[in-house]
Amino acid sequence: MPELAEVEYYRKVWSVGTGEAVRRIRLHPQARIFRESNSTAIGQTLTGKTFTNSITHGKKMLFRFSEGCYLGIHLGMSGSLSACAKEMVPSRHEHLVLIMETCALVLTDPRMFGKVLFHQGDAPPDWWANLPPQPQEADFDQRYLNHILESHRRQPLKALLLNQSEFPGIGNWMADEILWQARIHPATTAGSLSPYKRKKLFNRIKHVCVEALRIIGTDWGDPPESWLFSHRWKRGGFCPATGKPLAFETIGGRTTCFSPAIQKY
DNA sequence: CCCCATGTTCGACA
DNA sequence: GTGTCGAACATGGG
Repeated sequence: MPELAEVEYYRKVWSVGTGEAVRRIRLHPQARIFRESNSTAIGQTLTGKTFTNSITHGKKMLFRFSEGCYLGIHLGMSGSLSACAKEMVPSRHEHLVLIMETCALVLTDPRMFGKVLFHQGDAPPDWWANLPPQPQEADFDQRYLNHILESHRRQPLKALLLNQSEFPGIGNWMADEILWQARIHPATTAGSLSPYKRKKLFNRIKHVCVEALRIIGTDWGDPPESWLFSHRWKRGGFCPATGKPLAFETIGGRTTCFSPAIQKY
């Protein structure tokens, strides 16, 4: 499910527990989401610590606790975060639950493609260091984008936009939305864009990221009908710009929705 | 039964 | 090194 805006939304969902201590932890020790961490140690170490704040980077979240404890979460394909009454009883897919003073913070993930990391120490964790510029931030500028395009010049743009090292947080629907708004065919190779199209691509990356964060990232609102977003989910949809049928093809290994009449190479 | 899914990684291959 | 492809992970929905 989650791309950068949904991730930001879920981060805020857990912020109702800010300033509270972890009273106890319930988790499924064998759940696949703990494959790169020690679930038992998480339960033992995090109990009693106070939740101080959180940040996101791309599709990753970092939750900070007292005494140098850091909980990293990636939601994978089907993960989500929620908050509920602290008397809750975890169901089958609620693999990690932090019972706080006034609420319970819950990580649900049916498919378990997500993952949980944990770190305690004076320095921040290695897995939260040397992170690339995020597309919605000011240090991600036209020059930086041009550099990315040049260094992957033979890649189809759809595949490149899904590369988390270069475009952290952009996922399948955002990549399609950006290319549709920029009127660029998703199979266009990165190195073949004219200066005009590079500028247009940059402009649409910023627009889609910033607007998605504003609309979805705050209270899970729906993007405007003028976006591809609401027309792309089922086959047989129509392009909101032309009224013509949308096309679906596998590009960069993922189902890609685009409007052939207006997205040219 | 079939196919599809907002993600990532890995091995095989050209 | 580049890039592509399919499979794998595990579960649910249509």
